[in-house]
Amino acid sequence: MAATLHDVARVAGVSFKTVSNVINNHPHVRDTTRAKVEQAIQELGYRPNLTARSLRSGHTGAITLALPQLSLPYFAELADAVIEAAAKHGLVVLIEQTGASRERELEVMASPRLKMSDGLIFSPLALGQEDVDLIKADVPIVLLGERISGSASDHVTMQNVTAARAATEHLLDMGRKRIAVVGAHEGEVIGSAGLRLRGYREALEARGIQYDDGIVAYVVDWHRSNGAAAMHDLLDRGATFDALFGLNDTLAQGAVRVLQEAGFRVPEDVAVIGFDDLDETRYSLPTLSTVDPGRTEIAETAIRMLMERIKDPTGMPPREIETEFHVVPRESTAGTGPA
Amino acid sequence: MAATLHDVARVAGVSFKTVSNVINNHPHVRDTTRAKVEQAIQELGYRPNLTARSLRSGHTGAITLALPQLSLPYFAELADAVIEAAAKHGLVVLIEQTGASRERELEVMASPRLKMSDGLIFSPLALGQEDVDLIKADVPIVLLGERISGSASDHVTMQNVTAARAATEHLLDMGRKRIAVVGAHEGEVIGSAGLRLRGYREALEARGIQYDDGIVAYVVDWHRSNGAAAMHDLLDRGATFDALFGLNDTLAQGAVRVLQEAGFRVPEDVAVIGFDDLDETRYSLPTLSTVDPGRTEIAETAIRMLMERIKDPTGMPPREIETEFHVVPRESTAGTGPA
DNA sequence: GCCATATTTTACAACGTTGAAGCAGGTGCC
DNA sequence: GGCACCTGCTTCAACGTTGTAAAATATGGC
Repeated sequence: MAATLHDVARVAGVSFKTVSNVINNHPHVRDTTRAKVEQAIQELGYRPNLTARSLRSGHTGAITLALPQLSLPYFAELADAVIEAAAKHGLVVLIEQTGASRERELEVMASPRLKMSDGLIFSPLALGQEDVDLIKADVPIVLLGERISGSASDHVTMQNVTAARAATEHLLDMGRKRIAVVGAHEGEVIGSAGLRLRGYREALEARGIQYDDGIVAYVVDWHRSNGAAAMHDLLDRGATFDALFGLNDTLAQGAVRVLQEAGFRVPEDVAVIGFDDLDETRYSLPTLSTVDPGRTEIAETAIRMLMERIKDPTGMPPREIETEFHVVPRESTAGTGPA
Repeated sequence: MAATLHDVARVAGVSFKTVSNVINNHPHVRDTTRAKVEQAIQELGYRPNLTARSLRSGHTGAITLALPQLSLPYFAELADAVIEAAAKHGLVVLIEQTGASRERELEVMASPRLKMSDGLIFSPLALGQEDVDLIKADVPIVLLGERISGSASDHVTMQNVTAARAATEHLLDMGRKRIAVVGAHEGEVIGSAGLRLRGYREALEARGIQYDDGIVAYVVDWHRSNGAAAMHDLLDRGATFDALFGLNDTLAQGAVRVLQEAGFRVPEDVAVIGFDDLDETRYSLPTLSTVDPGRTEIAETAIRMLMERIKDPTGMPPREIETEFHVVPRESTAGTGPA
């Protein structure tokens, strides 16, 4: 068995509490004693038992990250960012996949194993605004995404409307007039799809361009295949357009593939912009213009808020923070400017 | 504060140990007592404190998965598979990113927080065969990948040589004669790159085709940009070939992009196969033929072995298991058969 | 050299749980 | 009717740690 404080104490010839004091850098430990204890720690290869420490102290040094699925690139990159941000503060990350199932999302908040961590960073995909009152758990929560706002928890979100508007304006600035959209969600107002579509409409409106539902393709999920299907749909119904706004990168990639198969050149015939700045958009053919929603900032802000909340669970009212975004122009919108 | 066994016991009018017995489905609890206790549990919203349970029982119900980085699609999909496999057994997964740094990889095994879990599934990328004796920790380890074998830990690996041979044979079966390779590692014998190159050579040899180092491109990392650079390199030195084996999908994707830019048609001019069966290879243009290395099986086998080892840490000698693979033909090698 | 005070170390009690062991009371067997 | 044995519950100790408070030792002033 692994060595305990008692074992170290016996070897060092002191009480086990003194060993504890050495480990926790208490003042009032004589140098000679400290040396003796450290020697014994070395000798036995002592490592503190974090479970016992957790039980005693009431916190674990871990946080839970709940997201739909790691094989979706957006969430993989989000998880990467969260783990890195957490590591900077000495926290480990425990991952729960919800598969975007409502049941699993509720279960994550209710599960006793959530208490194996000190807090939850939660990116729901099935729960919506109507579930706002169900967002609660035994630990502090920081909510990510746009599906639910005004909950009792802190919330980090991207500037969907403004960023989508900027993406659309980027296409307009390139001289494009008929901008198709893939990825809208039927009737949605408050989720990412609804908000990004709103940004799109605002951009059009500001330039005096009429919104045309005929070049907006609706989907259910935001996977590549949905982007491809939506583009098929647009082409099948004879839609004409000179630009495309994919409401996320994955949709845009699926749509680009179909465009190219159908003989359209990107960006010459159709300029395309996505949303998310996935790593892979840097390597596709053509490279995909996109919007960097500030993923690192999202992760770091979420960790910071969660830590503050863990330290002082009831101190402040719920906060809502929006991160900075950047339009990232690449080949898929290149050289198509009016000048 | 959250309710404890004692609180429930007080409400139910029994001893706290009886509550514990109810929760753990001990026999010898009268139905009426059980009902009373369950009522009290409901009433108080009692949830067991897993930290205390862990301390007492000596196991946590979590496992650690250590991998280079989640933003690399291969590892994201691996993590997805491991989390799903773990969930089937009621285990949570705690993720450590090593960034493929030797120091971090060693640190993961030495860190006291590894003991917040019952075992480690470890996919090293910096440590190599020379470090075989450093593979040890306070918990059982299951090693993934090809970099280290013959350690004291259980090991799950894919059939790199045989699978790479099958991939190469697939290209040969399509009538291709000059098969370029991107992704070789200088001087490597035992890692994924070395093994897959060996499979490639075996396939050539079996058909009496001379190995030509002039159409093998060496790289340092296995990212898309390396695949692109390697293909640039091949083209620059005037290499001629009618097929390409990317030692993983990401490399193949980077190379395909460069090929297409250079005016080559895939698969007409160059047939391409990758390795890994990443989800996204289903959606690229053209869709990428590849080798499915049995990711789900890897994850499930790793979890199973780890659980066996947790239950009986010293029972059996280290085991080494190879998973089944499948060649997945898609558009990038389509219609190029001899018939 | 002694008291007051500051420093260093110790003993004890938690944290919430489970396993071991024990104690009533009832049942079955001869 | 007495003994063994179940059933149903309880008490106690332990898992390895940290906080509190008290005890032991050292330091300083006179």
